[in-house]
Amino acid sequence: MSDLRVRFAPSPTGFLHVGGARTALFNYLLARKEQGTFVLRIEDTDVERSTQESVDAILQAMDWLGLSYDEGPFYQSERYDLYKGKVSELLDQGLAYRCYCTPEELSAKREAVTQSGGKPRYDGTCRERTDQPDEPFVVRFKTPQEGSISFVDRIKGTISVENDELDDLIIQRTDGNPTYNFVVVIDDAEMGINLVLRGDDHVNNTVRQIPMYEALGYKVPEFAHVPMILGADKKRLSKRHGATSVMVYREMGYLPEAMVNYLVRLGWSCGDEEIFSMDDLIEKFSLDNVGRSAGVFNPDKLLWLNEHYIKTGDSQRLGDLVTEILVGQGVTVNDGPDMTAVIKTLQDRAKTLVDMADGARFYFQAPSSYDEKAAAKFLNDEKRGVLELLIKHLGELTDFTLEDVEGAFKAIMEESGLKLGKIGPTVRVALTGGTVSPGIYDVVAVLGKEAVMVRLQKALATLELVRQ
RNA sequence: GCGCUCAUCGUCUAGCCUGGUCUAGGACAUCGGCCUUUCACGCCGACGACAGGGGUUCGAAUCCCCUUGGGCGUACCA
Repeated sequence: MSDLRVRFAPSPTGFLHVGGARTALFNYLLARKEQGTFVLRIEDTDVERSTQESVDAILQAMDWLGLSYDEGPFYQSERYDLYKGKVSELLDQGLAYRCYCTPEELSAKREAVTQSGGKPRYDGTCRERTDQPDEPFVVRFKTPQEGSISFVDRIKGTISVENDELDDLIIQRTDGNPTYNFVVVIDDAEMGINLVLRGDDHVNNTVRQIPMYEALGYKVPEFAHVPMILGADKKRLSKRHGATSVMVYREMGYLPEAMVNYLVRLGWSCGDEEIFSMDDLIEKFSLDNVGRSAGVFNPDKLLWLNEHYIKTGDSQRLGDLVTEILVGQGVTVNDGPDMTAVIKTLQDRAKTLVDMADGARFYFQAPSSYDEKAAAKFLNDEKRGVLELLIKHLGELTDFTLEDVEGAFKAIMEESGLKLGKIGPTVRVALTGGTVSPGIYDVVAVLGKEAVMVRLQKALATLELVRQ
């Protein structure tokens, strides 16, 4: 057990997106690797936008990814007393002050300053004010005006900003609610977080937060800022780039291990290795190999990884997952062939679980109609003999193992003088309704004698019908 | 605009810190071939990058500077 304490602190204003998931993953990995503690904190100080649904969605997504936490979830909305106390503390010590400027005045000033080419910072109007009129006010933190602030980022190295670039941050709103930059400091400190590992977009906040740690008498933690994830156009990843919610990927038939593997490799590497299990990662992950530049989210590679994990995954587990999808689509699975056997015929040719479900459906539902083109080509009158032969030879089998099936096909080929290429497609259409399926011997063997005979007979009957 | 920051194949990256072993390696994608009863898988191969310009050095992808480009921030959002 080390004393490393990290945290993931999402704000519940939507689902867990891939960027947040990666941040959570990095934190989780580090905590597990160092046998430290992973804290989950919900940053819901924005009452307007925070929802319980979002909290649930985030929790669910973390669970799906396998990112378990050791403490929390803590809700900032339940810690307002703590924050209020800290505000008074700073006020009493003269490290913060009441500001009576209205939002309108502020934005007007900001606009004016921007127009004239200046920096849009708070001008300090109320900084030295001593009266306390009975008017709405916010509380601002007195940011040091001289010198500069720098810190050593574990990923980016030394970062330094002149204090005159900073202005006095609002730490408490007119309505009495504290703001993000303030509570994050208090919480990270009070929760004993000693490494703040978060997104790149917080680098600028860090230099604002450090003086607050100091003012509050807290020890400044270490920081590590992971680069952003961008879309294909190098703009910040958003909905218009396609799915950004990790749970949407689950719905699209992705495996959590594929998502984890993809996310970790976006910005981190370990030599030439591409495939990592969670255990591998816990062993190998390190901040030292995290890159400093933003990365583009590449759905193709995610898909490839998913393909990989489907190919190498446990058939039983995959079967359970596919069953879920099939049942959801109203397909009855119980009285069909063995699901694990079905899955094994599909693992090499599916990219997602949804693909797999699509490919598995015919095993459980006899084709209600045949693909038109396929039927015209492979289920026409010329194929009558082939069908009859199939029915005869397969009907004679007592066992329906892969070997038996193969044997029967061999016999048919000998008797008819036809090659498999002349027989296979017909069987496929008769059995599956289309031209795409796993290997035909597999299909026949897994489908089982009863279903095969029924479907073959039906195909033959269809031929009769057409003939009349 | 200002501040912070980043910069190797289309994309993710190795290499950079500790210059020479880099005619820059791997992966995804793309293209071609092989395999083949369909679709796939698999296998083999091809294409493809050190952003540009200056330095430093015997020698730079690696160190320094400038330029350009990208990202982030600049809220009573987080």
